[in-house]
Amino acid sequence: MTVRTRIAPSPTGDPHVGTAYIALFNWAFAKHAGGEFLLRIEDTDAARSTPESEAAILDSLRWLGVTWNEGPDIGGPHGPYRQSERQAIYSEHADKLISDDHAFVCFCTSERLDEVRREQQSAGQQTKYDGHCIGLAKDEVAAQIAAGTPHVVRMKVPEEGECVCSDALRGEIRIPYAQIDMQVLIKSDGMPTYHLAVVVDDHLMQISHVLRGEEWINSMPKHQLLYEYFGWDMPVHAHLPLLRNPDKSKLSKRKNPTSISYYRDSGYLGEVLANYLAMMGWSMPDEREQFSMTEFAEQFSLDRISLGGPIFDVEKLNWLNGQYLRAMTPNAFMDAIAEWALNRDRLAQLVPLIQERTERLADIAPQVEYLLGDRIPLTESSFADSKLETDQLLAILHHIGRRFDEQRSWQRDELYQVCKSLADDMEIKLRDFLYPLFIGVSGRTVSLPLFDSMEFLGPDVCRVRLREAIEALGGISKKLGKRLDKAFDQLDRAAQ
RNA sequence: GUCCCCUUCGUCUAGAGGCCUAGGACUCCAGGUUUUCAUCCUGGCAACAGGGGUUCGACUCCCCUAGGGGACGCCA
Repeated sequence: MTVRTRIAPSPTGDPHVGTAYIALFNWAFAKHAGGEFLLRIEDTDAARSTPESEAAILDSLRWLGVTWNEGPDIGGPHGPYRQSERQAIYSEHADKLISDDHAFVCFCTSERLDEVRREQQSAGQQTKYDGHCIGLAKDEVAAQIAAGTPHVVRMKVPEEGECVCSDALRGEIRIPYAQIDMQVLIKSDGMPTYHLAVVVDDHLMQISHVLRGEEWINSMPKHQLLYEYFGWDMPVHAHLPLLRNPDKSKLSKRKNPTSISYYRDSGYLGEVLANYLAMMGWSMPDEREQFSMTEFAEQFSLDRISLGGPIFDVEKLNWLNGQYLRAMTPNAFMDAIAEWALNRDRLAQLVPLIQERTERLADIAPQVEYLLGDRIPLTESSFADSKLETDQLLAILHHIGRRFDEQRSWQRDELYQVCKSLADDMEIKLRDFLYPLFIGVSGRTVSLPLFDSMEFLGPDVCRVRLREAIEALGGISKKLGKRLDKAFDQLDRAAQ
C-alpha cells in the first residue's frame, strides 16, 4: 500500500504557521516512505471561505518548499480537491447513513439548541444534543422536508460504553460515548461539516496516514464511528502537539504573529521557517539543528516526535535565519534581498505612496524606513504630542485591537471605515484618535498615509506594533483589560 | 463543569533501566579576536513537577497528586 498523506487547510484567513507545521510533517512522512502527499481545500464554511485565502495558502506552502502530488491547482485522479465542489458526494453518503439508521434528520432551530445548551451548562452537565428529533417518524420527516423546513443531518452515537481509538504516538485512547455529541454531518445549507467531509474524503482519496493537530483527539470517536458506519478501514492517525504562544496557550494571532506572510515579509527565508518548524516537536537522530527539507524527509520518523507542546520562540528563529543568511554567497544574498524587498510587486505597492512625496531619489529611504524594516522602538515619550491622556490612548489602542481581531480583510478603505466608526462611537475626533495608531505603526508623527502603511505591512505586523505601543504606554493589566473589554462591549452594543 | 492529552535548563530538545557528575542549541553573563558594531572563538549560569511503587538499580516502567494544554459550534 502506498503511503498517502494530505494537508487540508480551510481557506478562511491568512495562511497560518500551524497549517504549515502540520503540512511539513505530513509531507515529510509521505516523502520518507516514497509515498504521495496531497492538498485538499476544506471550504465547507461557505460564509468564511475565500478564493484569496486559498491562493495565499497555496502560495505560502510553496514558499516553504512544500510540494503536492495532487491538489486543486494541479488536479489528480481523486478530485475535485475542493470540498465545496464535492457536495453531491457528501449528501449521497449522508443519505446512506440515514437509510442505514446511523444518522437522522433534525429540525431543531439554533434558538432551541442554544436554550438546551444553556440549561445543560447551568446544570453543570457537558453540552450536547438532547436527541429531540431522533425518533421522528419517516413520513413526518418527509413532510417537513417537503414543506421546506430547514434541517440538518446528525449522526447517531451509542449511549453507553466507551470508544477505544488508537493514536500512533500515544497508543490507545479511551473516551466514553456519553461524551460524544450527535454531531451535525450536513448543515442546513446543504454543506457537510468537517467531520463528515474529512472521513469521506480521506477514504475516497485513499489517505493512509493522518497527521493532524492534537486539538482533534476528542473528535476521533466521531470519525471512527463514521468509518465503522461506512464499513471502511480507518487510516492511521497521529496527533501532533500544538504550537504554543510564550504563555503556553495554543498559538494565536492575538498573542503572536501567526500568518506565514508575516514571516516572509519580515525577512525570514522560507527554508528557515520550514527548518525551524521541523524542529518543533521533532529532532534529527544526530541532534543537528540546521537541515534542508530533503534531509528532513530522509530522516523523518514518527518515533522522534516529542509530545510536549513546543513554544514558538522567535529568538531561536532569528538566530537560525542569521545562520542561513550569513552562510550565503554574496550573490545569493543579493538575490535574497531583491526577492524580498525590491521585487516589482512590493515596489508597485510602495510607488503610489512615495513618488509624489519625492524630490530626489535619496528621499525614498527615510520615507519607507518603517515599512521595509522595524519601526523605531517606542517609549512613553513617543506619545508626548497627543492631546489625549494616557488612559484614553490605551483605550483607543485596546478597542481598535478588538475591532482588528474581527477584521477579515486588510484593505486601506476598510481599515479607514473601522477606525472612523470606532472614533465616532468613542466620540473622539478622528485626528486625535489616529494619533496613537500613527505612532504605533510608523513610530513617527509624520509618515506616509496610515491606512496605506497598514495595508502594506499586513495585519500581523500591525498587531505586533500596536501591542508594543500599548506596552510603551505602560501596558494593560488584567484588571484594566477586563474594564476595557467591558467598555468595548458596551460601545459595540450601543452601536447596533 | 465534564472528558481527553501532556510534563527534562527561561525556550527548543537528547535521553528508550545502569553509558547521567543529565548532553547539545537558543537566550543571558564573562573573557578573547576585531578601528566601532555584528560575526566568530572560549568559558559560565541553568532542568529530570511532587509523592508513592516495580527493580540490585529509575530521567527512563506503573499509580496518585499537582501544574499546563486541548475539546465540548449548523468553525475547521
